[in-house]
Amino acid sequence: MTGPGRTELSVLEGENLRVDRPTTGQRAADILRTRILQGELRAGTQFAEQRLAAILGVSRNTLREAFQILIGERLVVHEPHRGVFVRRITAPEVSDIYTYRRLVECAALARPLGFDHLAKMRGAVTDGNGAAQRLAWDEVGTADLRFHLAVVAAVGSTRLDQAMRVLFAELRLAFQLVSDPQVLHAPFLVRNSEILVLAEQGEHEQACATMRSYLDAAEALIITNIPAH
Amino acid sequence: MTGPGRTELSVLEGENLRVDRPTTGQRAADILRTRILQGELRAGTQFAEQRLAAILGVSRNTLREAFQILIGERLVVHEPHRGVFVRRITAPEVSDIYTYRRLVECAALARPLGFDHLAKMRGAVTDGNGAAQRLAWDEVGTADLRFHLAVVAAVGSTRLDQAMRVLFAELRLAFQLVSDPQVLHAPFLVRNSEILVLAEQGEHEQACATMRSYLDAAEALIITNIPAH
DNA sequence: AAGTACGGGATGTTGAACAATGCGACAAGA
DNA sequence: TCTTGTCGCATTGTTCAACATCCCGTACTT
Repeated sequence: MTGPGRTELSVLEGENLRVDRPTTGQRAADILRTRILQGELRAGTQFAEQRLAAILGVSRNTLREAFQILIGERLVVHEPHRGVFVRRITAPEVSDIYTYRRLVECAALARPLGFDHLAKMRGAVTDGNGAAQRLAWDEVGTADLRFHLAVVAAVGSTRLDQAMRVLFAELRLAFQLVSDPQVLHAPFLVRNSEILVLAEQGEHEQACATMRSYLDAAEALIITNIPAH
Repeated sequence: MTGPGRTELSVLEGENLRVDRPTTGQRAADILRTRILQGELRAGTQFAEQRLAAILGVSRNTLREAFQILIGERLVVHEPHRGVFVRRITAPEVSDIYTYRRLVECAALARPLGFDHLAKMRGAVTDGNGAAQRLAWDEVGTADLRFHLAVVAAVGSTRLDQAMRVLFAELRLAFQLVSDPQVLHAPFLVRNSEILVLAEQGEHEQACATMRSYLDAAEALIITNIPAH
């Protein structure tokens, strides 16, 4: 056996190509996460271990593994000897999240963005507008988050990306507090589009400022729409 | 029963005054985390479930709960059907971390800092210099991280604070790759001091630039000192 | 040298058991 | 009526043992 046959696999090497076989606990966490983010499980709902384990067809111990994952993502809270509950987001926590976002997303726009990231941003804006025309406001929300993930991705840190994904998942819990998704997402289509244009033109200062105004408005919108506990 | 006796407890209300009773799994995670960060458990070390459970005096299931926590903090990695291992930090991951830090810490310095945060920063600088005089380089490293945590705390997001704490813990894994802690921490005492002065004087641009140079130098220092895989 | 088959040992997952805790109900007292 | 103490049930916390599944080193075959 001669020639390049042996070492040619090196082209695959650096690529994060590992298969990930989700363990049972992870799959259970996936299922619960999906249901939580879709709003089927309202904030404050308790996860009764015995019943839930029976429903999912796993043992209590495995279900607990799933709980640990969701706890790490702050989607549920664990109260010792009381149980696990769907997280109840409060107004100060929404502010906390948006303070985080302001720092990260404004700083991300302050630097030159690569072409492919601008393309992703544009894709998200396009999808958002399309969904708005179909009055599919939840999809508008999804596209909106995709836009902001694309902004953050331009920084180039996978840890930052993951942190933002978790943060946005937590935010979806807050979105559920606002009854009308149109009120929540419609005002920001234009703003994203503006940010994109400014970023493409290299107007970093302006892009930053627009992003800040976006985030301020979104935070205020959510907080004023949170029903009095 | 009259007077203020009934409602006087309201002064305690908003204060996040909940007692947290760590569960057994959490305490196991605390122990393991401490040992990992102190470098007693070298990168790549496997956590054999049966033996470790016996050593800690907990069951395998409880130990697994501890594992989940450490996995979330990226201090260990889980390979299905193979086991849990102390994380092995690679050069690209160090870059990933410092890319994150550059974004966050530079942006944090770009805004006016409150007096109490400046005080914390000054305290960390003072402690760092004191430890350096005693040639206690590990303490210098601890003070250094405290300094940077204080910078980030000025932003005012608990989620950001926690994200940075996790990031710095991960970074300590990278520190262990550098044999001489003096080489690692000594060069940055001056730089932190400079940043502090600039921040106190409101020289945000300069503070930012100095921070960036700090982070670039630290990243390069670590990466060049990583022994060839 | 490469591939296959086998077996030991580790992890993955389960189910049951018991301990520890939370919580509601009810009773006693001011 | 409001508070406090007591009791018992339901749920969670933790352990244990068993079995399924999988990784990996070894020996065997080609």
